[in-house]
Amino acid sequence: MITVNKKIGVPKYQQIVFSIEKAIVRGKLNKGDQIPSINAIKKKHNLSRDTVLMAFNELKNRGIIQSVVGKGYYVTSENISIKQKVLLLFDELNAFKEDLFNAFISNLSENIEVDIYFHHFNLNVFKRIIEDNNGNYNSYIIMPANLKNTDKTVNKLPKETVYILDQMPCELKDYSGIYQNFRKDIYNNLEKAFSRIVNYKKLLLIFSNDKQPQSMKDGFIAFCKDRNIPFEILNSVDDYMIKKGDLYVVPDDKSLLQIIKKMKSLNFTLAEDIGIISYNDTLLKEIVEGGITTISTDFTAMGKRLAEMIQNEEHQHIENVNHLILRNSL
Amino acid sequence: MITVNKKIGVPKYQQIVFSIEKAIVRGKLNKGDQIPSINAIKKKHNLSRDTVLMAFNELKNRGIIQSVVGKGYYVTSENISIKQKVLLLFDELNAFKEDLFNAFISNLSENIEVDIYFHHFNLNVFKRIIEDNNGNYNSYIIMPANLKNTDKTVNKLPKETVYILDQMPCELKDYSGIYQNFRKDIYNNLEKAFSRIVNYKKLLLIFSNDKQPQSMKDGFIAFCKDRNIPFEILNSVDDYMIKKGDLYVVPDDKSLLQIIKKMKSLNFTLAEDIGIISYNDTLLKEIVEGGITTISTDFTAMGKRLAEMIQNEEHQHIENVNHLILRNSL
DNA sequence: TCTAATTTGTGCGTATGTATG
DNA sequence: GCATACATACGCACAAATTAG
Repeated sequence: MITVNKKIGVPKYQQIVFSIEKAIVRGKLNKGDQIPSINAIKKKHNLSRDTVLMAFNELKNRGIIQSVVGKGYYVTSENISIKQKVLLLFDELNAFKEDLFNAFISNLSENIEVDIYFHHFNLNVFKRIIEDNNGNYNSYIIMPANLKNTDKTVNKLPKETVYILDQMPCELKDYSGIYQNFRKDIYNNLEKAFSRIVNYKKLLLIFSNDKQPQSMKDGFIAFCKDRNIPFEILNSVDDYMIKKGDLYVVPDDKSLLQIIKKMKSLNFTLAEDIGIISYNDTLLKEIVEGGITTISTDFTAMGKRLAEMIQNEEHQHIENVNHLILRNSL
Repeated sequence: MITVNKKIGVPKYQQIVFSIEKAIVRGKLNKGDQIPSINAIKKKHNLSRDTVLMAFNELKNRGIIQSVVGKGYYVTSENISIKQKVLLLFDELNAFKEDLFNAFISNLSENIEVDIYFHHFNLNVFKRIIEDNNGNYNSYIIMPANLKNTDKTVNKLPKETVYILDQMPCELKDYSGIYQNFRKDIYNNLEKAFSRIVNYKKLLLIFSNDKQPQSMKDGFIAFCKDRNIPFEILNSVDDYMIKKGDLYVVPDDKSLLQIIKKMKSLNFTLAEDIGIISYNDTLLKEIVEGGITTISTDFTAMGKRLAEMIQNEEHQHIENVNHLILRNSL
């Protein structure tokens, strides 16, 4: 029941405390049960009497066990709040993380601590962060983004402690998590807007291989082919001359800004000469140019649901909700 | 395991560092292993305690080893390429941090690791983060925001390792840092725009005591009094009925959105019936309603300059640049 | 419960060599 | 040559935590 390891950098008496806490939480020890005597533990693990006593005193002071002279120690409370630590590994810091992170934090109970790290799409950084912190946290929430071969690193973590966020690559399918189904989301939402899309001659996706998920592109292409609509994939709009009849699907806000500025310089009219569908909704898109149509996952819902999963130790695959918000730009 | 040679022109403490690095690379020391105690090394190689301590502190600051009082030092990372570790303590995660953080990171050399924490305007969280991590980093970049009595906590850190960011409260004036002079910035930029401001009847600052710095309010009031302009401070615009002749100074984007929506529902014209000056520029403000006039510090410049300060170990007080960007809304 | 040994953490004083102006 | 600052190195003392007997 009790495990004590001399080598690791945690005091032995704290290891005893933690072992007993864990036994109570797991139901191996119940209220009223007698716990092993000081001498028994001391003998079994080759410890000093004081070391065991220190552990028992801490548990007694916290009201978890009770001592009876001449008899032994007994469990008096099953109500222990073990402080939980959560590692949150994001790809990069951007505006979309704001809602997600704040919703996550505010739906967690007080005794959970969250540490944030960023891998910046660098596999070596990704590996180092996970390897260095293996064993220091109760849960690992990981956003692998576009990184390849993450499974070799993630497999080193205990499976039930891992949650995959936002993008779910197939090599990590064995882990639970909450993610976007980019292929389905873009396909279905373009379907929903089909009656308006037919007014345009051509669909253009502004797509960065580094930042956007491949499956978003797949879904876009599938829709265009199924509906027989001419389409094009652009890396950026820097050198692109916008044309009447174009409908732009824009995941990146800098490109969105560029397109609108180009449109104005050419005296084009939005939703007439060209159309825009932006990916990921933000505050000001509601009013920019009378409203930008967006396809957006609900990051607040994602953060809230994630908090629930962590706290209830749920292990599932969950697709996060996604909405089409029709506004003036389409 | 450890070799120290008095004669060669390398400081003894660095020889100890190198010996331990080598042992880790060769696999003689693994993550979790305990390394020999200070006293053991001191005795074996006839060194001063301080010399060994200096070596261990360097390894600790780089995140390679960890100390446990009463027990010893333990290997925490097998990645010895990290030369510096930086703690970055933000108030909260929001969109303005994006430019700042990304500019900071991309101007740092590869072998510097940055860990981010958030205090969420909670002094206890602030204290715990700093106290728990004291000694584990080479530099501490701290955003105290509106928190009071931060000096008692910050004083526990070695002075030359501390950099204060964004807001510089007077009790932390002894530390170096890069910050905004909110009072001066808002005063001077309102002066710059004075010729347009006179077209309005009243200036209104939408001001949250929790999030915005007091000195911003002071500068606003000073300007209005010096120029003899009627003014008002509002906590929020939730229940406020906007009036013709109002000029709003808005640090918060949610309030900005509310004002614009109210304006539209009343069929007011921007820059004629009401005016808007927004604090902190973001991408889309360039095009919202033909352009929102902003007073904004340059967060990219702030992040870049901060990276330089850390790498060159500069110790100065730097006021970050601030610009008025005149657009359609004024 | 008390004593003792070991370990890290911190502060102070001192000395020496080196770089800078 | 001199003054100064800084990094390196040594020695000592005491506090606090851990562990043993």
